[in-house]
Amino acid sequence: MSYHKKNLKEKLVEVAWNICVAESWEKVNMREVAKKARVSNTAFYRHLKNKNDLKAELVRRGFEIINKGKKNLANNFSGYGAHYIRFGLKYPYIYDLIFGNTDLDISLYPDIEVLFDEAFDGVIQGVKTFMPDASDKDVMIKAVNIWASVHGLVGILRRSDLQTNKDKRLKWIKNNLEEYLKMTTFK
Amino acid sequence: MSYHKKNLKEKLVEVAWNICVAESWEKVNMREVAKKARVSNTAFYRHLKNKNDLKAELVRRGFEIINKGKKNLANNFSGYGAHYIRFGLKYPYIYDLIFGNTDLDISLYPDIEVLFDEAFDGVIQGVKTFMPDASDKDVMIKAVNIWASVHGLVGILRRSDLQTNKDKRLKWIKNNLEEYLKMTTFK
DNA sequence: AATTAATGTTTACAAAGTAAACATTTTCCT
DNA sequence: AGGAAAATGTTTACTTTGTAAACATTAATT
Repeated sequence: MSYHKKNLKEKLVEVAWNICVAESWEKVNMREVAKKARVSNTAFYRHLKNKNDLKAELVRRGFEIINKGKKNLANNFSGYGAHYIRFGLKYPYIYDLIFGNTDLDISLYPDIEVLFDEAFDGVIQGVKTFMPDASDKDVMIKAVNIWASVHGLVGILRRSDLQTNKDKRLKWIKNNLEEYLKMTTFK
Repeated sequence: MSYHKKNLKEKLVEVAWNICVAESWEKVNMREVAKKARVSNTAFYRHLKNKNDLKAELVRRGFEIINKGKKNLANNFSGYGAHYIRFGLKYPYIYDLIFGNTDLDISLYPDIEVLFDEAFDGVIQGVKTFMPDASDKDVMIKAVNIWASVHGLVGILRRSDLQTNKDKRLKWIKNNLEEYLKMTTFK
């Protein structure tokens, strides 16, 4: 039992991230996180206020990955959408944390609110590149529609994984994300 | 303390529903539910196996409301969409329960899987009414796209409630759901 | 009426979040 | 360098919550 690890906070968040990715947030508990970080049950509380703050950390990490898709928006907008969808399918439980519930009171974490806005701004920028002359209102409507389509698609595709006899055509969509997006929303 | 209430199960589910609607599932705890039903802490377990079963009951109740929107699909498809969206905005925490997470292991509740399929079938039927000659694949693609758009829109509009300075144009969408839907997805 | 099933209650425990007091290490100031 | 103060870990302990087990009462069945 050596006192004073370096970057214990990082370590704890990392451990929690791994548990959440593999087994969902419900399975993340402080004692287990502490054990895997080889530290006492409550060491955590020297670094974060409470478990909800830990959740916020995972949300921030998730956004880091999501926002990487924003490179090259102008000529690869559907790539951003596909990137977002793949994130949702690869990290479903993180995705749940970010978009799935309202339990995490966002107003407590203003920086996270900013991350949301940044992600959405990516959509707005993308829309403008192929609707350069549209009014702000029309851009907003299209952006909402695209964001909704992409976000909603994640829900459908995820569920199609869970369910047994889901239509095989969903598999086509999943394996041809960009084509599907161009065909439906990105136009 | 009178033994043997009639319909205690109904009562417990009702109480849990009310708590969940008002304060989210996280605030639903067995002792509080029992207290509000004026019954001992564990009476619940004579009627349902565990708390997850209670969650499943709330999901079923939610679907009852959602599926009421399926009347009159042929000539009021956008009404179905608007109904769905209004459900999501009126019962956000129930909506979370249904669509927001994957914690509730659906394969444990086959009847709920059926409810999902029924709701989605409504979309397929609706699409067929205005794309009568489309192939099954195209119908499916359009249906997924519409469902995604509608589902995703709920997420955006809900969040726009939570956040402070959200674009006012979202308010327009919220107050003109059917028009928005016709304009974007239902065409 | 007697047995059995159904349904409530009481008691009790285990898991999990976290507060508080204590211990050790590091930092920083003179 | 020496010692106070801050930072960071640990131990202990309390509370909340889900739920199992044993017991009590009422309802159903024969």
